Amino acid sequence: MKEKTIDYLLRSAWLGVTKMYNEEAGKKGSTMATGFALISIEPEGGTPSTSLGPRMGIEATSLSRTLKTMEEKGLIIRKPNPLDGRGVLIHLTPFGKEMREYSKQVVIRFDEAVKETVSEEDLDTFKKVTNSILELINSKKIYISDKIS
Amino acid sequence: MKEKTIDYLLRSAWLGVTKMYNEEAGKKGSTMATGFALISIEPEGGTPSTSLGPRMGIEATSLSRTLKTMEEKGLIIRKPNPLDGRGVLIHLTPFGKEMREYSKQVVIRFDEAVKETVSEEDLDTFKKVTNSILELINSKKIYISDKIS
DNA sequence: TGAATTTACTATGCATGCATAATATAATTT
DNA sequence: AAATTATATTATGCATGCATAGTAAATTCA
Repeated sequence: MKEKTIDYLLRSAWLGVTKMYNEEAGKKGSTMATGFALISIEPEGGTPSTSLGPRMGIEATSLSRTLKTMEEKGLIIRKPNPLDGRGVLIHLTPFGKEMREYSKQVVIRFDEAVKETVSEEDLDTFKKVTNSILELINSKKIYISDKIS
Repeated sequence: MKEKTIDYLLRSAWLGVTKMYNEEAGKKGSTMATGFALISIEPEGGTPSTSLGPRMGIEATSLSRTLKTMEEKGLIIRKPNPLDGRGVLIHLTPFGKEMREYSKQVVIRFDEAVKETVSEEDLDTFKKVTNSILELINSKKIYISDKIS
């Protein structure tokens, strides 16, 4: 059996987490992306949309669609930002706050479950490697197709 | 600064790889998923569709759509499987074979780039941890919401 | 053997990422 | 101040995963 490539491992693990998170969120009529957003929104006071994208690691355009869905589902309310006519402030509704707690627990439980399975040392190494991969990609030092005929 | 959760690290790394792969594939008018499929298809002889899904780690239904696109782009031809009236055999066209080589190189270059960045030992640990995560998820031992009120 | 079940797809709809384009407002430059 | 540029957001379309439903063929069972 051929050795699995790094991309394959990352992808499998992430697809697995995705499936699991969506299942858990689905039990409460929510979704994974909504859960991530909920967690990133401050429970009290309006959270500027601008800070959310970077915090979640997604593009503003991806976030925008998620927020729209969330507002339609009654989880948040988008209010104009009085300090910047272009921006919006995200406020959690009571329902949003409730779902935020649930989403947080799902993430925490998963994190704990992994920590019970792997040693702290191995986990640190795992974090180090994923960060290296990210840096590698962001550094744009991989000019892959330039090296290919 | 709060520590990043495991899911966040996995997600960021995978999203990064996705972006990079799609860029590389895009240079040749292809896409990441198409590249993965090309790599999994045997270059000579028909590959039964049944073996592709598991090899790629995706559901048959996801694969089906990708294969349809690939056929439309002239990368493959789907022929009925003479041994099983339900199944299909995937054949690469000459163009498909050419693109398969390119896709393989992209994956190999990335793999090599990571290996140049992290030690063999750390990489082994990384693989061990991702595999543990996969097992954890598949074992269904995380009854997350059962533990939440 | 005929009926019931399983398997291999395909079609479709939703979720969620990105990219591009459009719009409105802010900030900067001249 | 007017013109230019940058930023914040939305709308849309594509890519790619899953789930569900439907169809045809194979397999199993009674």
